[in-house]
Amino acid sequence: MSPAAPELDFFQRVYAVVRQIPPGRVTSYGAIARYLGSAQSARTVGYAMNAAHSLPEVPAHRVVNRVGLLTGKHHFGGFTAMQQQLEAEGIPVEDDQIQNFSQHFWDPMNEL
DNA sequence: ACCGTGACTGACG
DNA sequence: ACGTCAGCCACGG
Repeated sequence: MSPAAPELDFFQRVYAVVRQIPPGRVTSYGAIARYLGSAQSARTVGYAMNAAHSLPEVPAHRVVNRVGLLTGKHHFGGFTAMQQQLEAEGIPVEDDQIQNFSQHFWDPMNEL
């Protein structure tokens, strides 16, 4: 399987990676961008998540910014939906900040 | 084909 | 340690 297959649209490549994030783990926009070979496309990764709403298989709640802050929660219908989904997987969140972030971090560069 | 937009990031003061 | 600034890049109009 080639998640970074260049023949696929950038968004599709992003989704391919996000789908492989294990439950209870999280990663960052930048980490995904770097894995796809476009380290400076972190913003575009977030843009892709925005369009991923129609794709139920894409666990967008497992993608946060580099310090573990839930910067994308405003795009989750409610303002607590993202946090609740994370805590449901055993990831403690306090004031939009994932606790023990490095401990839950999942780097596609190392794991894939 | 050009321009504005954004769920980011690293550097700087 | 914390707020601010400026690059970056893919998408849609």
